[in-house]
Parts: sequence; structure tokens; C-alpha cells
Amino acid sequence: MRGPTIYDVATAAGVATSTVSRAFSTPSRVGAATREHVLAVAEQLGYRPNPHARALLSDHHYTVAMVVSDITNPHYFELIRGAEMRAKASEYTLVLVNAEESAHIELEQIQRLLPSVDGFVLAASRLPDENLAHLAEQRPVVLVSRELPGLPCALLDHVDGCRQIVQHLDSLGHRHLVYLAGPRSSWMATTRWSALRTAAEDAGMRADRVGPFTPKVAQGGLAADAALGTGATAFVAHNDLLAIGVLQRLQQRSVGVPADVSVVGFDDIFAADLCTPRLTTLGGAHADVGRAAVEILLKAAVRGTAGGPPVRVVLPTELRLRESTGPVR
Amino acid sequence: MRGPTIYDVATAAGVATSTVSRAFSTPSRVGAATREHVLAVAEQLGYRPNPHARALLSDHHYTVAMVVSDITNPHYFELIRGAEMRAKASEYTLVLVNAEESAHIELEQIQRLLPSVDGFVLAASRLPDENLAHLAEQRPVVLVSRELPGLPCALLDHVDGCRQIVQHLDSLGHRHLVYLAGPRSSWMATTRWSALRTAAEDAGMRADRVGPFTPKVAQGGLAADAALGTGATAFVAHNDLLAIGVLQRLQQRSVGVPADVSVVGFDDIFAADLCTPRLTTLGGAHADVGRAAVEILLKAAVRGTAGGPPVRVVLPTELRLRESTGPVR
DNA sequence: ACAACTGTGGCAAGGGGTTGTCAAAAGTTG
DNA sequence: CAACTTTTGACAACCCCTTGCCACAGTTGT
Repeated sequence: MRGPTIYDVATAAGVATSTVSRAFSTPSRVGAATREHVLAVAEQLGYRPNPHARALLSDHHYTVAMVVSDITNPHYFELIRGAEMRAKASEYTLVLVNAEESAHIELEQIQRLLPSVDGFVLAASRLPDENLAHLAEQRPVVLVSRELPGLPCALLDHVDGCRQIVQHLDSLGHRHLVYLAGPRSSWMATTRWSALRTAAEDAGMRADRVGPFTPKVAQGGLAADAALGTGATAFVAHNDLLAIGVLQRLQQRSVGVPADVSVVGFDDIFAADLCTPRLTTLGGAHADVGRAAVEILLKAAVRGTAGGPPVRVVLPTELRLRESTGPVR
Repeated sequence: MRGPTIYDVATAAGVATSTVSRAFSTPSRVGAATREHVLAVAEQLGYRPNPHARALLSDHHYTVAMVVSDITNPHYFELIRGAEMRAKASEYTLVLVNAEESAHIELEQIQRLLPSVDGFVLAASRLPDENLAHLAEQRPVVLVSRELPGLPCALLDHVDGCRQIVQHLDSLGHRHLVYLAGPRSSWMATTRWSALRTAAEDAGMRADRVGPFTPKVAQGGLAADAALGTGATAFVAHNDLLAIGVLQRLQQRSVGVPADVSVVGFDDIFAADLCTPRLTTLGGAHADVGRAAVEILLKAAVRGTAGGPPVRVVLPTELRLRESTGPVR
């Protein structure tokens, strides 16, 4: 079912198609009376400009794509929500793509969307740097939870967050922590580990690492067992999902939390406040990150690739203290 | 940055543009050798057909829109995930829209996308029947968690689910339940209430209703207080979010669950298995609902509106028994 | 050897808009 | 009232691709 075209409006209004077009896009080039008349006729006919015809000419699509590494992770919901809201606010459409933790799928989907979106928000992209750089030459790209010199990004301040975590653990008397690492291709996993290690070093605390693990509840058992093997008194899991799995395994093995070990997660997903014991976790305004990412992208899409150095939005994190951490035994 | 066009390929290959086009879309209309050659040249140039130019001609967009009434609700994530996967499998793009519980926004967004998508999946649409019917005349529509004679839909079998809930409560000795209702414009709220009432009647159980409530955790306090006022021993909340809020309020008021009252939710969101006490809730394969909805839509988009009566996919529900329900005091 | 096919590939129109160019209409000035 | 400036609107090309129609070359049949 096709709607009325600019021709229909032109005929009905008794003017040329170009006049109709200009009545919408270049009001100054059309007489006020004519313009009113055209607009009225268009309104009455229910005319809506065809976005494809427009895009064909301008290569402007009023659409942004958001690619997430794993849509299954509840943490992304907030991010997606923020992005969706920001896009809608500017009358942009948000296309959602799930990369299923695969660089291959991610790249393929991006290629497919390349000609029909104005830019990409890549959340926790698993793509190698070269691919990202190459992509950025073709369309504006904003990274989320990842950094690459030269590209704009939006993320939470995990370096400071890791410092908060270590400080918190330190104040509880912990002298030995272990990081339950995320996937090898995850930039975040690398960043968190290095930030934790640095902070631990500064505090004179020992820091070990086990993993990598796929950050899902189901992997928590494996991660917990590996972490117990290190003898650490504090477990810092790559994210809340993994942390919750760890909690479950520890309960199964009758290891008290926080009596025997303390557990910390990342993301502060909804469930972190409901599990038992409630999870101490590094939270932040994820929706704002999504919002910021789209915002940067829209600006870039309008201005073109020009402009100064790429924007880098870093939002603060805050440690949400709950019952999964306590003084060392 | 614009990619190579069919003209570039034609020139490079020394053939007419129509030949290039046919080499891709109508292989039988082109000689095998020519075709190979064209394909090779296109590949080498990195040619990708422009989807807009295509859409302009065919009104076929390889895109479906999914509109959810409230993207904040974790329950939708499964649905979105299933829909995204199914769309991707057929090389379709999924556009995500959040209606923010507003029929007005919902309609506006739909209008905006009308010319550029092949169809709509409307999840828990708040739109009045007339709007839906009118929309369905313009584009294929599949409803989720809602029914309207004449339109295809995908949903969980809540009528049977409510029966399971009542049966479960009955077997625990409950003689009086109360339904903590969802929003007035929610078809699901109406359906659940009527199914619960019928099932309760059959079991000789008294059924009350309080509400409506916005189904969020924050509303749980209000809902719990209202429900306590009825004297019922079993609370059936419109969804898990509301149920979790109820649980929190009951704990606050020192009402034992399940010692004093039993609580049941709907959806079986991830958090339902983690809260305290763990929530008995009516679960189902929500991702499969999303998958099915897109599947129906794609079939409709290909076949046109023709075909027999609209498809109606009803997936089974199952009551997940946990600790929030128990024998009546 | 000629007619009748069949398989290929080219031409050109069209899908819905935008926009540079230009002519006609309207308004201004002396 | 002529000469000139400013509005206003029409024409046509272009964005990229698809497709109906036609022409041509090569086959086959008689």
C-alpha cells in the first residue's frame, strides 16, 4: 500500500512538484500563501515524504545502528534503552543488531547496514582495531565500553571504579583479590584487569587473575572453583552475571559470603539487588552512556567527519555497597 | 562516503547496467560466462546494491519494526532477542521502538516508519482496536500479547496458565485470591483477570481484583497494601516486576511469604529466580514468541495480505514453582 | 538456403524526491 | 511608462536500481 506522492500533492494544489518539495524543505523559496496552500493540501491528502527517495539523493537516512556484543546480557538493556530514547528524541530510527559474541557476525552485519544507516554505535565491539579504523573511514562510529585512539567513545570510568573496589576491599582488610576475567577479545576485560592490578599494587595488595570466562551465570561455577584455588579472600567478577553464578556455586560449596570470601561484580544489573546475598557491584548510569553515544553520533553525522579531536565521554561509576562484601575473616 | 554503483560495475565489466542488475537478481536472463565475469568485477570493486534504490522500486525493505509498550520491562528482552535472531536469520533488519506506555507515541512512531518497513510486530500494543485494524490495511501486522479478530498474533497461553495458577493455589488450600491488575489499556490485564476469575469460579474460589497498577517494582507497595485489604491469602500480580515490589513491601510490613500470603507473578524474568523468597511465576518461552511473531510477519510480507485466516500461534506456559507460594495458613 | 526460434544483452522509462537554472510575473524606481 | 530588480514557479537532470520491450546473433528444422 503506497501513500500519496509529491505528484499527487502538486496536482491537487495546482503547482509543480518542485514547489511542493520546496514548500517543505526551503520555505524561503516559496510564497507564503502558496506554501500554506501546499501544506494544507498535503496534510489533507495524508502525504508523507518517502524516506528512501530522500536517502537516495542525500545519503542521509535518519537511522543509526546499535551493535551489541551479546543481547542476552541484561546490562545492555539500559544501554539500548538510553540509545533508543535519544534517537527517538531526534526523530532517528534505531536499528538493533546482536553480534552474538562473534566478530565475524558483527562485521557482516555492519557491512550489510553500511549503505543504509548514518552511523554505528558499537557496544563492546569484538572487532580488531584495523576493522574499526577502516569502518570509521566510511561512516561515523562511536564506541561504547571500548577505546581506540582517533575514535569517539562513551564509557564508564572503570579505572576509577576499580580503584574504588580495591579501596573498599582494602578497608575491609582484604590483602589478596582475584579477578575472574571476561572474554579474551573483550577490551573491557583487559582494562579492568590492568586497572585492578595497578590499584592493588598501590594498596600493596596481591592481585591474581583466573579465566577467561564467558560472562554468564552458567560459567559462575567454573569461575568460583578456579578463584577458590587461588586462596584469595576477595573475588572480583567480570560482570554481575558471572558474579551471581559465583554466588550460587559458593553457596553450593558452603563457602560463606561474605563470611569466607567477598564477591564484587560490575554493571549493577537489576538482579544484583535481589540475589542472596545482595551483590556489591560497580554501577553507573548505563542509560546515559547509551544516550551519550547516540548524541555524539548524531553530531558527527551532521557535521561530517570533520571537527577537532574525537569526543570522549567518560561517566562516573559508583560502587553500590551491599551484602556480598564484608570484613576479611 | 558512497560506494560503487551499478554503473561503475557495468563500465568496468564492459556491459550494460541492466546486465549487471540481472546478473544479481535474474541469473537465468544472463549468460553464465557474462554472469561470472560481472560477479567477479562487482566483488573486486566491493559493490553492494543500494537498498534504498531497491526499496523505491519494490516497496520491499527487508526491515521489520518491533514496537514494545515499555522497553524498561526486562520481560521484553527475551522477546526482542527472539525477534532479532529470527529477523537476522532471514537477513532482515530489526528496528526497535519504545512506545513508553503511550498510545500516542506508539501511533506516531508507527506512522513514521510506515513507508520504510515491511511490517510491524506490536508487543502489548496500547492502541485501540480501530487503529490496529486501520494499520493492518496498510502493512502486515502481528500482535504479541494481544488479540484482535482478523489479525495474526503470537502469545503465551495465559488462559491455561491462569488455570494452572488457580489449580496450584487450590491444591495448597487457598480459597480466596486477589489479582493485582495491570494498566487499564492492557489487553493482557483484561485477559488474565477474566481467565483467573473463570478458573477461580470453577474451583469454587473467591477472586477479587485491585488496581490498576503500572506494573513496575515501585508500584508494588501500593499494590501490596491494596491486596492486603481484601483479606485474600493468595496474591496474583500482573507481572514479576510488580510481584517483586509486592514481596519487598510485604517483608517491610512483616507479612510472611509464603507463611501468611502466597504471591504469584507472570513472565518468569531472570530476577524471579533470585529474589527472596524466590518467586513462583508463570513462565513461557518468550524468545520463541518473538521468533514466531517475526516469522509470521515475514511470511505475510512475502505472500501479501492474502492467504486464509490469520495465523494464531499460542505457545504453552508453565508454572515455575518456587518459594513464594505455600499452603494456606 | 531460408524461416522460425531461442537465448542474450541493451535501451529507456520509472520509482519519489531534490535542486540548479531560467523564464515569467510582480514590484520598484526615476 | 520604460527600465530594472526581485519573487515565484516550472523544467529537467540526477540519485541507483529494476524491468518491459526490442534487436541481434546463433541454432535448429525443413
